[in-house]
Amino acid sequence: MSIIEEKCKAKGVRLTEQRRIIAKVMSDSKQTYGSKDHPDVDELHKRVSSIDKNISIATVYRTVKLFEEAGIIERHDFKEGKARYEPLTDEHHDHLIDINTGEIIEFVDEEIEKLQKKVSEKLGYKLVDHKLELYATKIKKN
Amino acid sequence: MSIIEEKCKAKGVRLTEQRRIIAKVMSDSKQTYGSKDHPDVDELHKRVSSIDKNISIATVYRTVKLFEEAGIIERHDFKEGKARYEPLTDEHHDHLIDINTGEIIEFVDEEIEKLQKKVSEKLGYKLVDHKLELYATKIKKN
DNA sequence: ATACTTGCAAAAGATTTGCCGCATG
DNA sequence: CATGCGGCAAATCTTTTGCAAGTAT
Repeated sequence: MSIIEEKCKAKGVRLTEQRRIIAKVMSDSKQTYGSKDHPDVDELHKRVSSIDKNISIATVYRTVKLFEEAGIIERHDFKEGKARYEPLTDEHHDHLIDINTGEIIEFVDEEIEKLQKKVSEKLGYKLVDHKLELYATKIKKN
Repeated sequence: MSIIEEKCKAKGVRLTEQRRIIAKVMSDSKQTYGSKDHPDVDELHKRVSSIDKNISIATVYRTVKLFEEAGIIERHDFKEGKARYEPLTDEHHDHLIDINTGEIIEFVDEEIEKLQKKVSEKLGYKLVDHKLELYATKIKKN
């Protein structure tokens, strides 16, 4: 049973054959495709189709939204016009996007995290969520 | 002549009657609607239509993209599925979005800015652009 | 049993584009 | 005058939804 399937159970999300497969595909994402994997719906649909070709893309859309609302996966809207997803881990991280290659690197910086909270409070708000994306180019080594 | 129209001239962006009007509407944005103003294309189209009702929404789309690529205005993709725009100022700022009301507050934090640069360099990248959005709820005062 | 799910195709919403007459530099 | 621009409607792309039939608890 995949990690995401377990989380569904824990959160009382009803499981079906389709959802189990999508859960598995999402769970396998980084293991199979590397830590930079952030598949979009179309890519997910291709992957689940290779397991069960009857799963419609509408179901992928519905399931991915369901998982996201349950706090099981995370949705990203990088500057592309379509959403990308990744399993939600305990350790939060932000993203650096290579604007030449599209490569995505994950990073954490505790100091920045703290400062965000501080800024919010200074403005009279309680921080609920945030998005930090760095768009950058690779430094050439000579 | 509006500020944005001036910038177009400076950058050699060809001007037309429609573009002048859209430039003016964008230039007036914060003065007229407050510092929280970040109109989407539909809203912009309404505003320009009140000046010249023959301007099509396609032209607004084309012009807004043109201005953005020329580095004259800034495009934001908050979590809504449609783009919002604001004039680009010399002083960069980030956004805090009130998830209950949709209100947008602008802020700057030099320390966070510096840290972002540092993080990028540590990863072997040169920071070109970034996006920081804080999603938060207002703290009730008792 | 009964409420929730799914596949399909159609719909919706945002944005882009082809065409052709028209305006700009 | 030549090239680029704008209006219109059609096309595109991503995501959502109505419906009828199937499935999980």
